[in-house]
Parts: sequence; structure tokens; C-alpha cells
Amino acid sequence: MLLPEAVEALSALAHEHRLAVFRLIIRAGAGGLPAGEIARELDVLPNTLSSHLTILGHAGLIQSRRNGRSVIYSADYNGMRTLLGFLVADCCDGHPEICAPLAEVAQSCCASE
Amino acid sequence: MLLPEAVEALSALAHEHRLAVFRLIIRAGAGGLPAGEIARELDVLPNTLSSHLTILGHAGLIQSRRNGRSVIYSADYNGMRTLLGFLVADCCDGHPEICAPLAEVAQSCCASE
DNA sequence: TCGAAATTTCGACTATACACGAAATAACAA
DNA sequence: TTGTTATTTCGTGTATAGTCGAAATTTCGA
Repeated sequence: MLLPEAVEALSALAHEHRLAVFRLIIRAGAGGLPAGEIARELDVLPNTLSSHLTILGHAGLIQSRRNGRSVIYSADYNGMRTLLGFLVADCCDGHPEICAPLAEVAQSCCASE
Repeated sequence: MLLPEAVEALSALAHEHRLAVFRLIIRAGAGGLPAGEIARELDVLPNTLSSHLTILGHAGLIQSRRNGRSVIYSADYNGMRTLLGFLVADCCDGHPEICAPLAEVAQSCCASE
């Protein structure tokens, strides 16, 4: 991942509603959520939400598939992983004070699975 | 960390120059870098850089101390750790496909220290 | 085929972010 | 004190992001 792509992904998440949308979608798991339900849940107008979803999608953080009249949005785990990897990479240049605790967090939460 | 603070930190990093500044400062280690050197390195006007540094500082990602005529900026490891923790926390709700690989990355880079 | 539901696209308005020149402030040396 | 270096603050112009209403599109049931 290059810096411009990282900036795009960070910009996508750097918005109150979009970050909330992303977290909601991540927690929904592989099944994802229809746009309408997200709009209702977060009290955002459907057309406004649509533009937010487009931005998150273009940044590689979410994916969409159509199901009947609904469009289902789900997390792009690979995109999120790439972004986190990019951010973490900076601390690996001799600065374990950041990523050592992070390793614990990531490990402990995954171990519980 | 609450959502608004996360948005502020993400917004601070969601800018080509600011992200570059942050990475440069992180790699500089605890010694940090004077504002002027950062400006020269990234070819940004001193006053423009100053506003970027203020934004990163207010977001809790960097710190500053004065040394003579220079102002030295260094990374706020705790702030960065908090942001990464916030982002990773989302995947811990039963989605190890994100944080499992992240745990490896974080662990391997810290192990080499 | 007609109408309703779900979502997106379009166009316009407003607010905010960004960059820059000029001036102010802080520290130090002569 | 005077001048110089390093940095910040201020004011302004411009570009970009965000929001919304209205209309278009897609899908499906009656």
C-alpha cells in the first residue's frame, strides 16, 4: 500500500457517520447489511448514506452485492488489514513501544475465537 | 477512545503531508525532529507545516518541546497505540480474519528488537 | 403492465479545509 | 540593543467535502 492509497482509506474513515457505518458493517460479519437498514440504524438519509458507502467502497474498505431490491454491504477484510498493516509498519522501525501492546491486543482477541 | 476522538485522529492522518510528517517523526524516534528540518525534508512552507503539526498534536499523535530556537516534535506513542487499538477492537467481535494476520505482523516486527 | 420499495444519481447550496503572504513572537549572538 | 534564525499566528482567497431535495434506476409483487 502506497501513501496516497493510505490517505484515501484514512479519509474514508475520518468522518463521524462513515466510521460508524464501517464499524456497524464489520460487526455484521460476512452476511453484511442492506443499505436501508444502515440508514435507519444511524439515522442518515438514504441518498447521503449512499455517497458515504461509495466513498468507503472506493477506498477498498467495504464491498457490495445486490440481493433483490436491496444492496448488501459487507466489510472488505483485506482492505482493512492492508491499512492496519501500513500504519503498523511505521512502528516496526525500531519502535516496539507501539506494536508490542498492539500484538497483545490482536492476539488475545483472536485467541478467544 | 470514543468515536469523535478517533475521527479527529484519523482526520489528522488523512492528508498527504501530515501522514508523511507523522511517519517521518515516528522514524526519528524519541529524539524527534525540529520543525524546520521536517519542512525542508518534505518541501512544505514553514507556516503551512506549523498548522499541520498543530493538527497532529491536537489529535494526540505527536508532542513538542522547545530546544533553543527550535521546536522539536516527536511521536506520541500512546496516542498512536490508542488509535490502532480502537480500530483493531472492531475486528475482535468474532472476526479474526483481520486481526490474526495483524497479530503476526505486530509480533514479528517487535520480536526482532 | 402498473405501482411500490430500495437505492443511486444529479444539481445546487453551504460549510469547512487548505495554502499562502505578511506580520508577530521567541531565542540567541554580536 | 540590534539583527538574525526558527517558528507561529493572522487574514484572506480558493478548492473541496458534505448535505439535501428531486428525479432516475432497478427490482419485484399485484
